[in-house]
Amino acid sequence: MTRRVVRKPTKVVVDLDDRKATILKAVVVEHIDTAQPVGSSAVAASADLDVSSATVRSEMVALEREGYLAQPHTSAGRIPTDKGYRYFVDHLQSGVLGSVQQRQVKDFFASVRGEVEEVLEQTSTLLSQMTSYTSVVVGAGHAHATILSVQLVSLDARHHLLVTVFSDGSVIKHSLTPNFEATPKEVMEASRQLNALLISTSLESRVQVPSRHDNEAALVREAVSILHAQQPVMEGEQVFIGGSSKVAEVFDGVETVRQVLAILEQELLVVSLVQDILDQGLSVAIGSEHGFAPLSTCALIVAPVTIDGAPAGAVGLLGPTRMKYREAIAAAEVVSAHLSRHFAGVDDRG
Amino acid sequence: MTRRVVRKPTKVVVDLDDRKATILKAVVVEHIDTAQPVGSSAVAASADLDVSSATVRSEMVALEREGYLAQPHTSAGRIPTDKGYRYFVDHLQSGVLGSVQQRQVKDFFASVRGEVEEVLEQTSTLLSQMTSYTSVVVGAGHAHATILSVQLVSLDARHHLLVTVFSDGSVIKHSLTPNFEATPKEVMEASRQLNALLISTSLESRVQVPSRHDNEAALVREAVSILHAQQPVMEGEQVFIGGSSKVAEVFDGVETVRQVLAILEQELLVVSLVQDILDQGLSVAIGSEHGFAPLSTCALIVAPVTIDGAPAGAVGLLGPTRMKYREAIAAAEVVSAHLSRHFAGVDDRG
DNA sequence: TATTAGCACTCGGTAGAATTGAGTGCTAAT
DNA sequence: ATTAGCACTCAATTCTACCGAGTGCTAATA
Repeated sequence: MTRRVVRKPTKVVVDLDDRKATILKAVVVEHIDTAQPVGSSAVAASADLDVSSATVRSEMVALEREGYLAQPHTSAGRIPTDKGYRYFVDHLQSGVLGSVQQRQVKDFFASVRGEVEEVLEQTSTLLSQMTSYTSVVVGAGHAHATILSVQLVSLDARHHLLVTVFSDGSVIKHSLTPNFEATPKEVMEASRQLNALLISTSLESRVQVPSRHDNEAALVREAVSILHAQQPVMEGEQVFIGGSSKVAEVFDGVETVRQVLAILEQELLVVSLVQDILDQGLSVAIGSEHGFAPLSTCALIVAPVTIDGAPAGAVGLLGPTRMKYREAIAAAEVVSAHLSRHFAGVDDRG
Repeated sequence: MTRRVVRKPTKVVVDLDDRKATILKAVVVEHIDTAQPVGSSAVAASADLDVSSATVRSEMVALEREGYLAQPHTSAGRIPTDKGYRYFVDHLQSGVLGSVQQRQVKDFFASVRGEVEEVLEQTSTLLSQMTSYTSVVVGAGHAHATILSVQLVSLDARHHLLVTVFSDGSVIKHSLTPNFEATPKEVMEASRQLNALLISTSLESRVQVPSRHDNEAALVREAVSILHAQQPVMEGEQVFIGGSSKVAEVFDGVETVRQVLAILEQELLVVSLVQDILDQGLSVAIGSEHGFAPLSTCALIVAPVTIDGAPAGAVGLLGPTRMKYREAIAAAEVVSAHLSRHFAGVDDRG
């Protein structure tokens, strides 16, 4: 349940004094709740602060100067900047999940059945329903998995299917359409050779292919080259996006909605975004922190999924910068933890 | 390129006289273009009509009485009703696709490569880009396909993977986790038996399973029961939805957008909707014609995909009732035809 | 009889003006 | 250092007037 929090390296973040922090927190909390600019009197009324609104005001001026708050226009309240949210997320919020939701997750993972893909997909739906944000579940590719079995199956003399089973339980198929006709016997023989050649290698390792001129050898060569042509990293990444309709709920402005949806359609982009954030050790990327302009009004929460310590994917939540960080982060963490355990459980139960 | 058009059976549709038809057409065309109510003078100005706006008005009153047009409020122009659109689609529009787009489709199918799933997915994107509507591509399930190969692969003593290859080129996997440990030898033997048992059967046919008490028999029984537990129709249906961001472009009102997106998330629902419409022989379902209330502001265009005459799926386009029917229908038809040919081509090339 | 010009009428949309009120920044008193 | 007090700002709201697109009706016309 510990969260890795890495401060942006661009500038040393000076901790705010207690009162400023309290005020910032009040503004963030209120603004997340109401989506409105927050005024000094509202903050002053916020119980755990025994000062007048005037004092709050002068503190707000300071907070604005330091870049934590912004004013949409004179004579309006303040709204948090990305930096303000960042400070809030890093210092001002505790992340426990409501017990109802705790139970929901528990029940879900207690009852979930089926193939990995289905579990991931349903997890994605779960996350989205729990939080009312759009969720992203990324399953790692099988670049490092070793091959357990390769099989060549004929559809007809010229169309064959190469079915590869990996040690991580994934199965991929490729069609093989050589420009010659192969007899069932040749196909079987090729299949046998492929097995001998590839079993317990990974997609990254190169193997010696036969250089003979017969049909079997040709089939084997073609199969191997297809397999190794797989994109080393991206390919096989599985992405499940849940609750894209939430985009229309939590973002305002049709144009924003359209833009976010358009981005979600590009799954590769989403994956790389998630990976990027994980690489930086962040659990939350707020506004422009991920360096991707079209999503500058969004916050993206990610939590890694690991199997026996090794990275195996991630779960994420995408919402507006004024999202409910506490619940969302807690949900992402709990779900990712359960997911990790779920797969670990599946694996070591044998 | 002929389109099956079935009139709603609820009422006999009396053909409108020429002038009414022209007026209706003008209203529909104009309203599709501008999204605004259309006034009598605008219609009168519409070239191929040599009457005054007053005449148009009285005709409009008739058209409104007969249910083809509606008035948002007094002193506004008319907008088409679902019935109006239906008449338009059935009688008043010719469906040829622009040559630019013709070429686009041709080029696409000339260059598209890869597995069936990828082709369908990319087709979905193509359709959406061509039309700026959200597209739905449905690949039929493999209920009728026969099994070409079954293979049991061990992950460890208690976790095995059942990989089944079908004659339509699809591959599915199931995990098999018996409550006993099986030796590699037993697994191989079970795999052999499964092949003997299942090859060239379909998922619909029932087979005789061994009743012995050894591990192989147990594995075989479990594998067979898992396979046959597949939902006979739905399962294996593949749905590809392209351009969901278009929803935010073509529908107005955040709430509508949200609703439509929410529906698109339920893929099973979408599939059954498409199937329904195909069953009725419709190519376009307008407004409430499909009997699904939440989509009453939508029109859904579908075109079947066939392989050698047998239904193999469908392509669809989802837009607002005021969508550009001509382009959209033409696009759906051309793409479905190309898709049909594409797969036929793949199949009979051997 | 069908069409049309003319006209009164309707009513949503817009543009301005006035008003409101939440919220600010500043200052002087505590 | 804090705060009460106050003048000031400015988005949002309300109100009003009014414009004009569009209608339905009627009486004149071909």
